[in-house]
Amino acid sequence: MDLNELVGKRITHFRNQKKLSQQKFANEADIERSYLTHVEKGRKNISLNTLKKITVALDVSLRDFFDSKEFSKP
Amino acid sequence: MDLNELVGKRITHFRNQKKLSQQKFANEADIERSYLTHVEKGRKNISLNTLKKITVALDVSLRDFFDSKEFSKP
DNA sequence: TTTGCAATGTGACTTAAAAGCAAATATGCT
DNA sequence: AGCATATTTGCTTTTAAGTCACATTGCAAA
Repeated sequence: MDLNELVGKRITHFRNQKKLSQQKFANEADIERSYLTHVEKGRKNISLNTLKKITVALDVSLRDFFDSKEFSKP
Repeated sequence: MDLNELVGKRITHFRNQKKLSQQKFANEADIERSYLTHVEKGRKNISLNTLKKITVALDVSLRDFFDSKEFSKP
């Protein structure tokens, strides 16, 4: 699985935990809803600043965001 | 401190641990040497794929890369 | 079941910025 | 001094970021 997809799935996971729609969450993260869809689907190779905006809106640190086995060494 | 700077310092830290020059490391990571300087100095907002290339060359996972207090919640 | 609506997904496109490149300058070290 | 390493600048190419119109899915009430 591609890194962009893994990151997308991770974002979706945290967003669902917060029970937020893409629309509401996109507003909070100050990004376009359709852009968020692309990101969650792994179609975009996002920058660190964009990921940061997203993790802030998710209320999760970068450390916690990547603290999962799919981001650790094989 | 800006996120790009934190990431840059973190890269420098791991590169120094491996005792590699920017030149040698840039070759291994398949990125430009001068671009690496910008990144380490925090002047670039790198994409996830670029960060991934760097962490692979550093032989460290994304999980471990961000597993440090400067990337956790205040 | 189908109707209505909200949520999500897609493709095409522009524009802002990352990535790449080269050449000159600076720093550090023995 | 001389050499290696690092930094900076300016420019080009590539790609992320952002936007939009439309398509699809999912689900609940009629």
